[in-house]
Amino acid sequence: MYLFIFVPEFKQGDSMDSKKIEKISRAISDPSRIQILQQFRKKRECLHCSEIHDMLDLAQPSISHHLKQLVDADILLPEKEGRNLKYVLNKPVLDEYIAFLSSLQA
Amino acid sequence: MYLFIFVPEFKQGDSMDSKKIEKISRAISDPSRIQILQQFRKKRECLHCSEIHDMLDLAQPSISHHLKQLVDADILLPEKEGRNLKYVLNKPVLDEYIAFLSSLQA
DNA sequence: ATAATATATCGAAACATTTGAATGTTTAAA
DNA sequence: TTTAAACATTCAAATGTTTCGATATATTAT
Repeated sequence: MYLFIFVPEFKQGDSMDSKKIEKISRAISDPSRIQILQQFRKKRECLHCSEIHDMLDLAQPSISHHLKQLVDADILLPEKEGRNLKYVLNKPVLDEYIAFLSSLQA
Repeated sequence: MYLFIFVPEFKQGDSMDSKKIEKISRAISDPSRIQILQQFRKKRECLHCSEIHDMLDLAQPSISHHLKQLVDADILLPEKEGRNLKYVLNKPVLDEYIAFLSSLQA
């Protein structure tokens, strides 16, 4: 599969800066957060906070913490719906992260 | 700018398990280790331990520690050359990791 | 064998992350 | 406007990570 992606202000040598790569990697480096991300394979559009609470045997503040990591890393985009929250994958950022990884290889 | 990048197919059969995704992500989530990986964009083939020592202002045990993280995560493959060590990128594993990431998106 | 070089391991200090109880904030319904 | 539900923040304990000095191991040259 090939991806034809637009990368704003891509400069040869540094696509995403290292700090952002670090933050994204760290966000993905946790079992609960990986489980959250994997739900997007089943449920393509968005995830509601309550669904995440159902699937992760963790207290509410812990889930809030994990979602914050993913949002701060810009992998998930939060959307308010009244007093509920839903999240969508930030595909451009994921693509940039993938582009960084593939740029390491010849 | 546009990037036309190859994204390996994600197959249900040989998908990486979450533990491995976690380990790889954690290995990448450090500034020094990202710097090591970025050297593969310049120097395509392999990296010698001594070059890493030169570019990372860290004590030798710290560098040894970081390289261990990358090797344990299976991102780098160590090759002994007498009393020296060199490292090559494990491209199949990087591809699997990329495949996992792209499988999250529709 | 001995010395020198390259790398690994141990141990401890400093620092960061994860977790949940308690509590705060925001929004909507009654 | 009181109440309830959804989510965030604070704090502290437990745990994990990073760093380096000291030391160990392995390889090669003398």
